[in-house]
Amino acid sequence: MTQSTPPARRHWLMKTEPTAFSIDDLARAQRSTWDGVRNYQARNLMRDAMRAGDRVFIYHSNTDPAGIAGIGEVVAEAHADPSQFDKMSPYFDPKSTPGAPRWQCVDVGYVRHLPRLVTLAELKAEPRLCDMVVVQRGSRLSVQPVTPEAWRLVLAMVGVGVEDA
DNA sequence: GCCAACGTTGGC
DNA sequence: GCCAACGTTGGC
Repeated sequence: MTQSTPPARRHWLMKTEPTAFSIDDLARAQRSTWDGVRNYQARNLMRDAMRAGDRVFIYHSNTDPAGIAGIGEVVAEAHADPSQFDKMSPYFDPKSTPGAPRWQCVDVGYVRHLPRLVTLAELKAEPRLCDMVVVQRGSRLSVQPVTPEAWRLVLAMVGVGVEDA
């Protein structure tokens, strides 16, 4: 009898501008299609590496202070981003067709808020997080992998148990 | 609002 | 395939 272990749950960080879509919005909606990502590296991560059940730090960018606000879960794996076909959408891509969609996205479900925002300044001040993508100078990638160590450490900084995330 | 860093486009 | 110009991101 062959038995396969399920693939380990992976961890990610996804940026969002809270004026457009915040962790509060995600909490209200409970789940959301993560549309509008128009960067090939981020798309490839969503398409090739993100799996249902993976956990995501929801990061508020372009706000003061920026930081990790909460936790989401991948609830649907990559599918064509509907906004690329919507002429009314700011994310409309005239070069994309339903037969050959250029952009993909996942759906993200709400898991929880963190007890408080973990600011970018705090992340930068923690030497053990110096390899996190989000703290790198000029880092713009809006979908990023997070190591298990970094995941645990950030949770520890706000007193959230790994089992509660 | 500024501007450095980055990704994409397009001329050659 | 190079690279200058351009548009965007996102911290500050």
